[in-house]
Amino acid sequence: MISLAGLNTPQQKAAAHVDGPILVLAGAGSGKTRTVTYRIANLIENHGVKGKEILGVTFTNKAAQEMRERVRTLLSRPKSRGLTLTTFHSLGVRILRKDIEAIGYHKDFSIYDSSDQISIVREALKNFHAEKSFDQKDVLSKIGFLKNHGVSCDEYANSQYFNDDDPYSHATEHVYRYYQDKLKFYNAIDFDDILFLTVKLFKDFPDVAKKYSQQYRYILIDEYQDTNPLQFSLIAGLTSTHQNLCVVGDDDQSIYGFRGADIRNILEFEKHYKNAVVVKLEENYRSSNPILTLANEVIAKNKNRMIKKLWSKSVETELPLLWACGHTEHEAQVICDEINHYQSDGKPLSEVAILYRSNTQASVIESELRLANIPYQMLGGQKLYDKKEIKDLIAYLSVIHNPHDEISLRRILNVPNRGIGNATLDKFLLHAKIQGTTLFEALRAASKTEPSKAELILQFMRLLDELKKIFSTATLPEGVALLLEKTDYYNFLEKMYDNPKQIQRRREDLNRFIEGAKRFQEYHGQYATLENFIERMLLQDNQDDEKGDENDVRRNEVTMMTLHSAKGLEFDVIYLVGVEEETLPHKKTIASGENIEEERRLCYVGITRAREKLVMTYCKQRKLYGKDVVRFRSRFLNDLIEQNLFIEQDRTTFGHLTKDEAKQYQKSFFNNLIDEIED
DNA sequence: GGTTATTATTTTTTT
DNA sequence: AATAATAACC
Repeated sequence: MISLAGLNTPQQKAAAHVDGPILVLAGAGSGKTRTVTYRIANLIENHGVKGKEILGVTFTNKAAQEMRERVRTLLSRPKSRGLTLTTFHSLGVRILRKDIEAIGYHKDFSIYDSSDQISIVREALKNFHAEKSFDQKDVLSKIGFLKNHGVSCDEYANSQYFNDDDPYSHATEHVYRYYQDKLKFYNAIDFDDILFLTVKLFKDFPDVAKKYSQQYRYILIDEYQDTNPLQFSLIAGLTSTHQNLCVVGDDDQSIYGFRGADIRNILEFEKHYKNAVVVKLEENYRSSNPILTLANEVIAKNKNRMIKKLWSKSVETELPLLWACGHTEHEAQVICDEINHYQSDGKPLSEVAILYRSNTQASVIESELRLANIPYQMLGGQKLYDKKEIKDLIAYLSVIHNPHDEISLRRILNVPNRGIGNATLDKFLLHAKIQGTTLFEALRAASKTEPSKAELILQFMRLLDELKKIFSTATLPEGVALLLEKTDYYNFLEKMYDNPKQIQRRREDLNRFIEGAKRFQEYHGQYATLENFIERMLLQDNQDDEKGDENDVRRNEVTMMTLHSAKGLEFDVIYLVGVEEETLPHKKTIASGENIEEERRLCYVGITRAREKLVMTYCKQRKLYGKDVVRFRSRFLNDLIEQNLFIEQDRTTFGHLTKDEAKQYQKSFFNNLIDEIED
């Protein structure tokens, strides 16, 4: 038996709930994950539900992993076995790998990331003849928006989103169709398709939806405030045979508007699922009182929200700090100094996190941490697979797995350089078009169509054949190593870059990739297929990575990540950096004049990650596009400056010290200087 | 036809 | 600062 006695009253109500829909409105730090994991344990231990009948869906793999670990501390391993705790996208891929053939795709589809997407859009825009030129990214994000709202390219022209007077609408219409046709021809799908096609599958074949709905009798959706219309439809399909749906969320933490998240999903839950039970968790167990007060006041300025106020029994401690720093390096140095002190007090770095609005802020801090010898881990950011050499490698793997993947094939055709340039490529693209075949097949037929280039091409084709053979017998890491050898990739690196440091860095990246393949192999054994590996890579699912340390202890490292990836996590000490205008709120948001509230929620999310200590920083000067720009404190804090909810210290003038301390500091500084000169 | 140099342009957030 | 588009050069 699992006892729910350790939970507070509303938590107990939520955890004890078994059948029918339930909405849990869980404020930041209100013990959401605890409640949810107890509910899962309760279903299994006390109500005879089997693990495999439970599906828990989260937004990030980090959250899924966290939940998995927490459930494991409550349940014995055999009992928790079979539980499905995963992200929307992983779930979608899993379903599509099984059933996508019903809607006319092959099972071995490739998944395209944003750079693959851009190349198709670029191509589509080239053959869309208009006087005006269109921004690739704008068009691509429009297509993403449409997909996330469930609008197919056929439906677009007649949808509410199409504006006949807007040239962008016409461009988008053309590109959307071209893009979708190409993807299908390449046997590829993009991230949004993962959900879009799953929903299409469910709509066109209700029996398939029924199958999954019956399999997953109890469904849990985390961060429900961030679901978009597509995810809503997906959930509708999964609950087509029952209403055992538990959604958990907090409207104040809705931060995925750019991905089509629709706050109405949570606000109107009771309308969509009749007789839903609603539970509110408002007691905060996480943050010290001053931090919580600041958070409450920051978010109170938003107009669009369900009014609630988090409260806590925790004691008064020191006020949050706001540091005004000189420039970005200074900001990083000051933080590193402080972390060093913290560490020499014998405290664990695993309880320290540095949060920022955008990944571009990370690199300065990262190099400063490295200089200061402070161990750290960075979540998200420039991912390994985003680097050029890794993309090349993955492109090889992808072509080996799915030869129709033209984007990848084109990427590697002349990498390393083998004398097959753009002009040759264009010729073969034309042949392919005339013959109605794929580029791959057109290349195969090179001796008939382009005898002058045939030898080069066929040599390349033989290489691919050989690699395919290798991967069918060798293990994944062996295969990758052989791939690098056979393509002579290391020599290519030497030739490409003259900076030896850069060559070294790229070599290390490749080694890291091989290491990753090894871990993947060890963790998944016979299931460590090429397909699964590439998929994991793209979906950022690193569960095998983290598996390294057997005990549940977090490594003694500072964690760096964006505010978006920090949602759902908590730390003793939080450094929230760049709390300045045009960073938080972001410049783009200010310019658009919309969604400032979402930026404020982001700020709120950041503040509420902290348990004991919160330090916010901003720079008076920041380097942008190589130039120094003057910056100012964020409006989110300006609004509250009179209320004394935090202490501002100017770190450029020793403002964090008292007058006496400052004098002392200056004295010792000069003494040191004199010593140095005398030496 | 293929490779390299120059210049333009850009940086939100995630799967 | 880094990348993509364009121009100039083998």
